[in-house]
Amino acid sequence: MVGTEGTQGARHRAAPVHARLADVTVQEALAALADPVRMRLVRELASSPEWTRACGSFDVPVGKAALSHHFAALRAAGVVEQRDEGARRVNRLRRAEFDARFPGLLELVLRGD
Amino acid sequence: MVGTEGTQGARHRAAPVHARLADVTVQEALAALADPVRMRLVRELASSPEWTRACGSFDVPVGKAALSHHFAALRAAGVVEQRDEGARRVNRLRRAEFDARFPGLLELVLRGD
DNA sequence: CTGGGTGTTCAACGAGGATCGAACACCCGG
DNA sequence: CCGGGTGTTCGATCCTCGTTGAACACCCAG
Repeated sequence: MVGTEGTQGARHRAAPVHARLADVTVQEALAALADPVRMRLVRELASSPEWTRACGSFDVPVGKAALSHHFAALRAAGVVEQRDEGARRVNRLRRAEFDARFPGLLELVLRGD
Repeated sequence: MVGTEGTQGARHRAAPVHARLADVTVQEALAALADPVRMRLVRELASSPEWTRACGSFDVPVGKAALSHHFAALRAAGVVEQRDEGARRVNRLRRAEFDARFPGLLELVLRGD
């Protein structure tokens, strides 16, 4: 566990709460991914190393507020994991876990078309 | 091609138009399936032999009008195929074709949870 | 401590879509 | 020809959800 800690030692902010994959239904998963903005987020996130992309660093045509909502949705569906790193909140795709729960779904989304 | 024709020789009704699977996007597919009613339709349909279930024969808590809309949505997404058989419109799941286009997705929905 | 950057929350708005009832079209059995 | 059964379409309603702007909270660099 040495080397990846960085700046996240003490967290005084509201810690993001994540979903237990087992509690996520297929419907919720599909509904979460069946949105153009969220799909772009997922794809863009997949093409970057983990924990490198802050929420605001995505190329989507919506304001901060909407963006926050979308990330909350993805979090609730168990698609992404978030961690506070200083002032910004960085993301990672829960690839393995999500794929174990919904085999092929993420791959399907990432394949694009 | 002999033996499965049945009653559908001449069709004077409005023939149901089906989607070309290649033109269906992942988003449309997910959006079509991310609905409780439509999901029940698909599951129930999967547990019956092809061409045996008419639209009205499904156990869903909506009226005829809504039902018609839902079937149109599933049709547009390439999930189901419909054929007029006398007065009623019977359905079949496009399992192989849909699975070829979106591998694992249908299986995921049918698995339930 | 102050200021800029980042994200969340809130209230409000608007668009999309799910739903219903009713009207219509069609097919079949009397 | 008529009537019941089956589906589609239309108009209207309702509600969910995506979106915004503003206010707030937090962190870091000066």
